[in-house]
Amino acid sequence: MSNKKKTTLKDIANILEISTAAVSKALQDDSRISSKTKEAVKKVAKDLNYQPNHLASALRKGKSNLVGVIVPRTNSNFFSSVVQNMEEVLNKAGYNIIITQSNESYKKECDSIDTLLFTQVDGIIASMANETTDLDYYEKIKSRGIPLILFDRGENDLNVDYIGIDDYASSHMIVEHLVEQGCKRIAHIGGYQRTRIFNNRIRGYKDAIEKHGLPLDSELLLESSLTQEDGRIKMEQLLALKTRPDAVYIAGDYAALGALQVLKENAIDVPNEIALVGFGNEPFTAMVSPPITSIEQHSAEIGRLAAQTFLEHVSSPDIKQSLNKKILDAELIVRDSSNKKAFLN
Amino acid sequence: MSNKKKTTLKDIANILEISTAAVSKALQDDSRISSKTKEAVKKVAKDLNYQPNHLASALRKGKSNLVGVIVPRTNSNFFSSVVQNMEEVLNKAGYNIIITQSNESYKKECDSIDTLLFTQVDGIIASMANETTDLDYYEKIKSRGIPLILFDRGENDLNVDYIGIDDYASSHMIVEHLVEQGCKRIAHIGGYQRTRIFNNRIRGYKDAIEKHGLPLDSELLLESSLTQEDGRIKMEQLLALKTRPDAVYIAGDYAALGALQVLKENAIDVPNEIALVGFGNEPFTAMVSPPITSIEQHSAEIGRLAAQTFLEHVSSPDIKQSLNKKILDAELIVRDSSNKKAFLN
DNA sequence: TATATTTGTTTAATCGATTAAGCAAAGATA
DNA sequence: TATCTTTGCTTAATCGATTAAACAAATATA
Repeated sequence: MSNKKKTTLKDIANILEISTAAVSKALQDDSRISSKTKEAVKKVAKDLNYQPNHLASALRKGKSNLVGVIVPRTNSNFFSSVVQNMEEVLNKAGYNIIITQSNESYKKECDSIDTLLFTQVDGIIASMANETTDLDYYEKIKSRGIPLILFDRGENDLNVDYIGIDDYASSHMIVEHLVEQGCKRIAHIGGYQRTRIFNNRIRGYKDAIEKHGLPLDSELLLESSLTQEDGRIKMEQLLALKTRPDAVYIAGDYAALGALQVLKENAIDVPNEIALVGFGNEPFTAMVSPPITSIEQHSAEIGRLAAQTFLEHVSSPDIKQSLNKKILDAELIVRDSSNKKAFLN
Repeated sequence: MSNKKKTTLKDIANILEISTAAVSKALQDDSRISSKTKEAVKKVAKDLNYQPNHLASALRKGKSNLVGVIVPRTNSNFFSSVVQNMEEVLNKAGYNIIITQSNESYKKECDSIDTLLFTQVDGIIASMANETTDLDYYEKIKSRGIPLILFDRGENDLNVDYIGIDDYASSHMIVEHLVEQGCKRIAHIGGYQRTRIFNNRIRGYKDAIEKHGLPLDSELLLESSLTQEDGRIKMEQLLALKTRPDAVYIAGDYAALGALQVLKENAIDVPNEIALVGFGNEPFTAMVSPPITSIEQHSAEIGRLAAQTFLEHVSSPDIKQSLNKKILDAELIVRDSSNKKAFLN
């Protein structure tokens, strides 16, 4: 039953006995086409349910109106929210997006880049996988001359636009908050040092600790993949120390969750015995007990800004790929896992 | 610095002073091209970093090798896992996927369908938005003659391939489990009746309740959007009843979470006073306290099967869009929220 | 030797939309 | 009336890859 063959400009042209050029222009409301013809064309187009062939027009125009998005994973609220807001802005500007996930794998990320370039996207907005250290594939995007915008997980060396929060300052906020709570031995389970954002958090942690004259003990600073499981492992390590910390700041919410589970299993009073702070403000931080203090990264804003940055690039193609950083302020959401005062009242 | 203009077949042809046709065939290992020419072509292609223009080849071949995927949202573990496994299977078969999210909105879903058709995808794999009742847009996909496969949220009337779990039987498993726990007044916060899967869960609930000779009280059966917030609201309604239920089965984990929060706020003993069961086995069900009993839907398997079903369609185009249902068995994951026995020991 | 087959390649059409250039007819200007 | 503009459309080239058809040269077959 299905009308297999799609309607093309030619079909419309044949019916009206005019050229395909006229039809094309009529549909684009070209000023050189009479309104009579335009109406006729539009009517027939509607009747035949004409849908332009995107491949043909993209090929001809050298522009696909597609933007590729690479995220480490979609099942995190942060990335999902970034993407959603990005999409909203881009849709309004006539762009559609293609989402791909790297699953934190370097290989998968390279494949994603290939797929997107292959699909002839007009630009790529990406957040890098944890594993990624080799930037060749990103250089490939740059060398193709299409806009590349990074967010959250970026990389200075690439020298491209970047949107993210101030990780260094966020660490300061967290340490300051914990100090206010009376904590004196603050541990940090950080991400990979090689990743820019995690490195900034580590630097922020160290500087803030020193600033407050607290001990900067190397056994209190651990490097982690920040998965839930690794959060468990690293927390167990901290509990095994001769002198346990009285606060733990963890650079990711999932790892913080694993850590919290270990604390509960060990019947440790959170926050009074050990206070806990995560990072990312994933919804579950508010759901577990005790709810976990965390950092809100303004995902919606990051998504919108990334999209706008892309649009700026395409609207003025002369702008070179330049290091144009947009750094947002983060927000500390204090919850019971670090709020000793709430328990004193 | 960037080498703006991409290498085309023509560039290679010019260098080797052969026709583009020869180049094209050489790259495809056509048997009629001498191995000498093939080698030369491949060498030059590599040197010039040739990347075929997908738009051109898709236009010519009438096949984009792209599969569109529509999910209500990506930030649920279920959908994210489905998509990931789907992608794996499709990638191996030379297909790439384009993910779009409907955010449970009918309008957004229609836009997604338009985007995907516009991008000339070779097929669409979708799970319908909660809001969707009008099937016109899905009929549009069918009428275009491209394969459509639904999973999880499907619709009988569309008469297309469907992959999902046995919702009716799942409800039976849940009710049976609660009866075993000694529950006698089991409530159900279900999804929208109009949605096939939720309707099946409701039917399963009713039938199982009757089978065990329990009261099928209308005030114990509520219809919900199954958001976390609505879970709270509906649980409050149940608590306000003259005779409270001693078990609540909720057709979605997010709503179950909201309900659990209300129960905890009201200092109700879960599971002894009221037992709780969710649906979907989202990771947080294991994380909260008490952990929530839930149904595992085998997302990985669903993803793989959906992909395979698509591949079957394209490999034998004569197969009409037919009602080919693949129903998987679900699995009940019993956790503390409904496990009274664990507390007796 | 004459004919058939295989091999290796080129020519040219094609996918569908876009657009520069061309051109005829109508209208405006002098 | 003669010339210039504007209007409204057509022609034809183009984007880049693919492929049917054609063809020459080499090889096989009779």
